[in-house]
Amino acid sequence: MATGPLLLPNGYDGTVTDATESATVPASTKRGRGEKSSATIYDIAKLAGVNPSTVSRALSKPGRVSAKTQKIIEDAAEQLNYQVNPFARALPTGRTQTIGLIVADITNPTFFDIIRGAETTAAARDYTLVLAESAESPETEITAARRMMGTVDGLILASPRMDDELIRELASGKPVAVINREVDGVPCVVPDVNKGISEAVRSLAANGHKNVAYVAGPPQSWMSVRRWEGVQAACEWSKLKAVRLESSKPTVDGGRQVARDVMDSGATAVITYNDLLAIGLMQELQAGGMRVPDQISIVGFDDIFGADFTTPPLTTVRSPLGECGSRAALLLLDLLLGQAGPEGTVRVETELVLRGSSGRLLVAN
Amino acid sequence: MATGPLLLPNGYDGTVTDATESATVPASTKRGRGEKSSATIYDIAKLAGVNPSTVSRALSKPGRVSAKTQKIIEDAAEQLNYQVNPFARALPTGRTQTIGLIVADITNPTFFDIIRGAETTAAARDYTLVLAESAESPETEITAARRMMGTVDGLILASPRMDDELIRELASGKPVAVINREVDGVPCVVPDVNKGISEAVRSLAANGHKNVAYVAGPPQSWMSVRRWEGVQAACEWSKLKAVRLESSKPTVDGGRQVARDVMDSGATAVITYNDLLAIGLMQELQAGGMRVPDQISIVGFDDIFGADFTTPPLTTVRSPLGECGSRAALLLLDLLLGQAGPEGTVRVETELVLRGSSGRLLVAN
DNA sequence: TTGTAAGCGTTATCAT
DNA sequence: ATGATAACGCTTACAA
Repeated sequence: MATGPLLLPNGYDGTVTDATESATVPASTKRGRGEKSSATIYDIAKLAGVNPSTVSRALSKPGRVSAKTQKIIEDAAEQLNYQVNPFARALPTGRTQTIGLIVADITNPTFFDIIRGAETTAAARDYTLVLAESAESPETEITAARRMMGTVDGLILASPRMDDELIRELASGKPVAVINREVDGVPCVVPDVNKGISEAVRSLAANGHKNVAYVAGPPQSWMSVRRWEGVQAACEWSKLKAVRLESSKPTVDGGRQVARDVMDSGATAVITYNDLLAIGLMQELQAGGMRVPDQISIVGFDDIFGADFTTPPLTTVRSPLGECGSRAALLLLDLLLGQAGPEGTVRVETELVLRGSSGRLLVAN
Repeated sequence: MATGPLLLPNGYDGTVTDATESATVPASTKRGRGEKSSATIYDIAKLAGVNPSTVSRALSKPGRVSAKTQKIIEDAAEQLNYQVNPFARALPTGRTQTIGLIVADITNPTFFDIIRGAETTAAARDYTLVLAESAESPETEITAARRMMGTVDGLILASPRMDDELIRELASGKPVAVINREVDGVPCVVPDVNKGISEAVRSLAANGHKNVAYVAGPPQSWMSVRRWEGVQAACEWSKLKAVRLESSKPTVDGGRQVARDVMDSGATAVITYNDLLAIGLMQELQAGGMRVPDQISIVGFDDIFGADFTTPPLTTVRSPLGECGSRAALLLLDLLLGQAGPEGTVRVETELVLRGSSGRLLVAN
């Protein structure tokens, strides 16, 4: 997907429908008086006839103030439509009630499940999610991580591309959780590929396949290596031959581009690093006249949204991505609340989702 | 200028270029536990032999100090591995270098594109994206919006469910941009449905359809109303009958549930509020033995990821969602930088994407 | 239980 | 050009 169209230069070619001249000034830059800007604890204190510090206590740590004044203060706050200023609060405390999430590629639907899981869980605990992407680039990732570390209470790295050492350094400053990769000394959430892969390979073997190709993901991807190892092991166990093919990028387009290599490999079954590759590959193979799964079986990874819309629907090893995001957020939140959970790696199960893109070979090879 | 490098928390620098590790340790404050705190402008001031305010000037508005002291200060900052404290900076200025985005439903792929567009554009301008969802609930949306208003420089509301008045109220505090809805006095980015819809309806009419059903979205959805109006107008123009059907929710599942009503309506062509509904509807109709498009044509809205994976691939009126997100972010950013763009609505074009789910009726009704 | 006051790190408004 | 100093809104010992 081209990012070009997204980076629009400063030009509005849209139709302006507002007939009235712009009257009201947003008053965005000025602060202080004049503006009906948010009330402070001082305003509340005045209205409630108490000291600002009492207001602070009542609003931040309930219980440290008498029930009576508590109510008075809360009413006053309500009346003034009070909103805490998170920055003023963060200055003394260092806490911001936000957690950061950095994903490798916003373009990739895989990460949307993760984002969703993390956001939902964070919101449920009254935390806000801050999002950034690394565009599959270690440098961009590091930059984003550093910028975020200043503003968030904790950070989730989904499929990080940076060095282990760098991750540990980040983790030494603030709580960090990693998804889709295992880093020593850092809490991680990792789908355990073995179950899903062995199910997939067993299924392929049972359908008479002998030669399996694995289409790899980005070189920096820890998960891609793990999956390849899993495929190798499972193929060995099932007495199948496995070859590894490179892809240019882990996208639908990358899948299309690798179709030729797949054909040349002589494999009758392909397992791809992710569903996007699988979908692109299938499209290209079908466009070239191949019948799936009669002539070639295709198995993806992740079970992203839309994987079951393809023709035939995609067989895939499902990773519970939403759960990963949620678990990582939970890990972080527990860490933040001092309830240090288990330091080790959280493993979530994978499973084969058997659909139409894999099956018995109908044509002799 | 990138603020990234300045935001490095202490000891986070992975690419250490400084050989002298033992360099002066910044005056560590007694805050909390023995956490290694960051250097402040006071530390730099002391090291550079200047006043803290001079340091602030040098680091925030280059050009207000002499070139000589500028260099001295920058060197000292470098040596101390200084990073600005965003909270401290935000307190007097109110600026946070972040923009907020609230979407109606994180689960809905429609918003993925919007999120992507907004994040990409924001990141390109060195802004960070803060994300929240309203879960289609006006109340949740307002809560999230209020919470966010405190922490962000500007807010994007994608398909907001709250009242116009509330939106204007929010907009009176800080820059707000709205996507998929038109609110008087607030900058909006709205796909202009007319072109796409008239193309769609003309196509249906050309294929012999007489009765069209529109499956509506959530009642609060401004866009749903707009689309229905568009469908009505276009049908009238083409001399087709149009009926409106309710859906329980704008999801794949909601689409399945509305299948019966669609059948009962006697329509031979259906236009749904969004692609999700269309996909669910198509699945359910096909499961019930209907052939698409031979017996019934289906047209969706948005052209979300995966819309072309279905069997047959989905005909849909494409909204440039990514562009919407990007434009909204741009609008906000321009507003923030004082380059107030046009106050009115930015309209982006829609177009019919003709695929296999719509076509000529093969069975007499 | 509540009031007092000292920060938190920066920016902004004065002087100088 | 640079130096003091007062905000910014909130938390938190420390008193009362």
